[in-house]
Amino acid sequence: MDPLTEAQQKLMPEMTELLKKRYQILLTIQMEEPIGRRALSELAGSTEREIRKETDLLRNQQLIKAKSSGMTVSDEGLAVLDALKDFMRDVSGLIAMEKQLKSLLGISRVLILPQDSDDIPAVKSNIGKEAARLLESLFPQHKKIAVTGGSTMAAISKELSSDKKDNTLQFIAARGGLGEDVLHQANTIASSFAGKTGGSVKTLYLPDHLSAEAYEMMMREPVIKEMMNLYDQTDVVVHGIGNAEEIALQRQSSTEEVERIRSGGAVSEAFGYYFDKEGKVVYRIRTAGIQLEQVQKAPAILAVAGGRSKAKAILSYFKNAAPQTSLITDEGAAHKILELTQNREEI
Amino acid sequence: MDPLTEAQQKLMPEMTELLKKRYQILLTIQMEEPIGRRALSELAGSTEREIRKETDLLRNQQLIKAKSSGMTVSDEGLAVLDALKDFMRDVSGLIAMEKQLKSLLGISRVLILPQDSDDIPAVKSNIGKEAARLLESLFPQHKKIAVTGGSTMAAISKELSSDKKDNTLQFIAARGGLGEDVLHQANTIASSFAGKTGGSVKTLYLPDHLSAEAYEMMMREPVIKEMMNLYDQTDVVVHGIGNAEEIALQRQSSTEEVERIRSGGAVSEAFGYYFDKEGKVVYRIRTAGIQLEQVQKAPAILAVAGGRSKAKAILSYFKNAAPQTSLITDEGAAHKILELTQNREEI
DNA sequence: GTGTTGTGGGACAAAAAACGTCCAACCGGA
DNA sequence: TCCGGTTGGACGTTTTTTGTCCCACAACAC
Repeated sequence: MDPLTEAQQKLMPEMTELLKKRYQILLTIQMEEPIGRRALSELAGSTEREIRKETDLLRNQQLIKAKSSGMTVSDEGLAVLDALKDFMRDVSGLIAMEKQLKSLLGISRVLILPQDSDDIPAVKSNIGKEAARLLESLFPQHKKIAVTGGSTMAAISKELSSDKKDNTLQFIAARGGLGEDVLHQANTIASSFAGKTGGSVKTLYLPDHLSAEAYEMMMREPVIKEMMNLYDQTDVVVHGIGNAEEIALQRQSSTEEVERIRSGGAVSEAFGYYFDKEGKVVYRIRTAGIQLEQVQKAPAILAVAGGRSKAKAILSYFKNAAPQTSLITDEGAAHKILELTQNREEI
Repeated sequence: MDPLTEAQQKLMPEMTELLKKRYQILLTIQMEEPIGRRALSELAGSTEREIRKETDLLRNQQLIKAKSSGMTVSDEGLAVLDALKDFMRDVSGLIAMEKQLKSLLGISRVLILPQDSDDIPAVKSNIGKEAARLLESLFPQHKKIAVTGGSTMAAISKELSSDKKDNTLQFIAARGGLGEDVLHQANTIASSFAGKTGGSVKTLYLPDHLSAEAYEMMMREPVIKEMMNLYDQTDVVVHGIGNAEEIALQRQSSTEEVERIRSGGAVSEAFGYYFDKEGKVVYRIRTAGIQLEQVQKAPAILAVAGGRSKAKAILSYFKNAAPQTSLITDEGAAHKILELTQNREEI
């Protein structure tokens, strides 16, 4: 860290917290504008008075405007947000944590965003935004992108810029899967990605849970075969990471399945695979979808998951993840991951 | 100013004041250590409680140590002071003021130090220190240095480093002058300079106020002639700037002289010359000493004066000062100077 | 030796600031 | 037109800060 900044912090230890708080508030306003005090205090997890005090200050500094419909970030506020973006990551120790996580998880790129999406839902949007930026930076070289479902993936699609269209992009739903909420299933997300970027989309409508016979039969269908072929040529895989149990419940898995997941000690889930705490596959959903091997040979992989509640799952998944995987997460998750591994080392 | 710093200030407007306050306290402790709360509150012009609150914080930050003899700056504190030195000048707007003063006074170098030596006596030491650093940087090229008297000059001599000796340096008392306090007269100061730096010294013991006849006679003395010769070869002149009236009173000038100084509208005094507000010489002490012309043809000139009470005098002196003059002053004086000239422009 | 002076730290009532919590007035969209 | 959201004002209560003592102690001059 900059020695000047370090000296500043020595002289003003309260600076860091204060800066983080105000930056977070300003950021949340930007993400949710126009927004009022009460809604804001919900999102930021502070009391209304606290929010009021800070927003009064921000307004005096002309960083936000207060209309009757809510508060809005001014141009100056946007400039401040942008100017402080990297600095805030540094001052919060995020850059240091990124380094630690990189070596711990054995991957080349980790991006940690401020705060904890468990506490502040808006952080998810922020994660989504940065994941979107990262993904967009891959577009020039990588055209075939496989995407999975989940609310995290939905957040990314929301933040994809629709400025420059590229009709050579091809988005592939990584799984069939009608089990979950239609808004968050892979097909919907893939369509949304395509819509935002001007690319094309390949969807796959198939139930998640098939019987062995039905599965075998389906795999012989030309449509499905074509998809499996596409998975082989995938340039980028973008996926979330879930907590095994939560996902299983969401999917209304059969009791038999839940039992296998539980007894296998499954911790995390990603693109239909369940992993135990050592990163071994203990179960996979029997459906048409991208295979683990196909994921691992993809040139680029973006794993996106935030919130301290996902720390164990992330840790589990990365036990055996491909080294070319990039992790985009948040402070809460990162902190918890390091906490967990430190304790393990001490014992 | 750094755009990052600007953004920080936007988000934390209280930062600047707080930083300045704590930095100042830390600086004062360093200058006066070991020092107690009560003495410190006197120097810093704050209440004891205020000082206590801040020193408690500084102690928690391990920037100072509290012994029973008083508070002391720790090594870490020294590092912080050093790291923040330039930053504080920038954040306090001193760098901007330096630029303004440079163009206003028509000189190439202005150095402004924090705070006001009228309020905080310790600031004088700080001015002295920086003037000493500046002077030392001239030593390699400039060997013949003429110095005047005064408390400001005494402050410089205190801060001269005695690390590397240079016996080719030659210090010349710029004036005879037994009129003032022996500790602050040019001869003493010159000796002190020489002692600190390892150089030699040329002193000149002569009363300040001579009759016309005695003056003429003295000027024909070989010792005096030699001095006048030396003045011609001076490489650097270091001098203070005083308020005309104060100096006149200190010197116990005759009523006739005081009258001439008053009626001439003298505002400032430097090396025995009195200047009016337009920078014209209205009177000079009849004694052996460096001539104005000799000063002005010197390759380097350091004018050192601080405190808002000296603003008018500084302004007066610089109306006709040589462009190669460097001014070392403090925030209080600089602020007042700009205030005075702004008002004048508005009218 | 011994008294004096300055030190940091503890304590506590008073003053001030921050806080939680209402409410009125207002605007915009259904 | 009404409803749900907004801001800004207000105010009693709580928490923090502030001013001001005192005390035990160490250093220092004598």
